[in-house]
Amino acid sequence: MTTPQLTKNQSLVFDVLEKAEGPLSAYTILDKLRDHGFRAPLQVYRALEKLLEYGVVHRLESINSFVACAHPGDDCHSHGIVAFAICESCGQVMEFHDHEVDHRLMGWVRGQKFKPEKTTIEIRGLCEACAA
Amino acid sequence: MTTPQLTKNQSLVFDVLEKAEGPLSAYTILDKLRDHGFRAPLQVYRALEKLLEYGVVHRLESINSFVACAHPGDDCHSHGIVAFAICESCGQVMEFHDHEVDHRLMGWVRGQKFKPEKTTIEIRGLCEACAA
DNA sequence: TTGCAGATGTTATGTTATTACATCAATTGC
DNA sequence: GCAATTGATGTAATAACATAACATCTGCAA
Ligand SMILES: [Zn+2]
Ligand SMILES: [Zn+2]
Ligand SMILES: [Zn+2]
Ligand SMILES: [Zn+2]
Repeated sequence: MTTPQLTKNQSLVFDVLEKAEGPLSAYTILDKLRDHGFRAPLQVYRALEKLLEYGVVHRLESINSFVACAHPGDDCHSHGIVAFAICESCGQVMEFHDHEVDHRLMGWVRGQKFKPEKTTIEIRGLCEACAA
Repeated sequence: MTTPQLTKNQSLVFDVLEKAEGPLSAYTILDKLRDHGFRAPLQVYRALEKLLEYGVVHRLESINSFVACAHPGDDCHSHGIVAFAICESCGQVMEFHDHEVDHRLMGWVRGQKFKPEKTTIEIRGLCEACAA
């Protein structure tokens, strides 16, 4: 997916996510953008919808939050599964791809005649700093 | 985890999930149990909390729903990662384990000095019947 | 019997996400 | 130019998901 020019709201939301230390909820993003004229959740959700579509932002299902992609420009996203390690203490997120994991999962679903659309892999735990 | 005797509310919630065709949201469970005296969400959430702890129910993070374990008595759960394939059309859920996937993911996080606590793998798509 | 722990009941509130409808701006075809 | 279309935006209301706070009850052990 090639990323088109972002609109004003999309840029604002994306900038907030890029500058953030970790994942943010839609309502946290909303609060950070009130000074820029944001008033309603929908302004955030609509921007996020596009940013997710363009692949520049990921949604973390297990914590209802959003994070800027850590590998911008990496076309792995278009044909591979992304996995996340999320620190439950500091919120830091690590993002990675593994073709072997991808292979195993896709092999299994194919055997079940299941047609995959979207896969979520999220590992919650403690990062090195927080586990110490 | 050995499952202790379930309390009244836990049994009611578990029975609803076992008899269901697919995953249910907490509020759907609540509605199904109003005839049995359930009045508030917390009655459901408290029962679910225990059932999740005992490993007899799983939470599907990507659809905010809960499903009875498809492999009761299988102690794989205590040391392995569970993955789900969720049909977005009919709601059917398939549950499986794969030690190779487990290995790869855990190998990667160990390399990052990340201490994993809970892992979510959920594949949304279409089951064989619905994809036809 | 008293004290405790675990389960339950109830109300209120907090958090996340969507529906419905109006308006605005840029583009296209006439 | 000007209507028609399309995509983006603004706003209010509501739906859906989850937890906090506090009271009560029940079984059991000291
Ligand atoms: Zn990414
Ligand atoms: Zn951390
Ligand atoms: Zn299971
Ligand atoms: Zn199906």
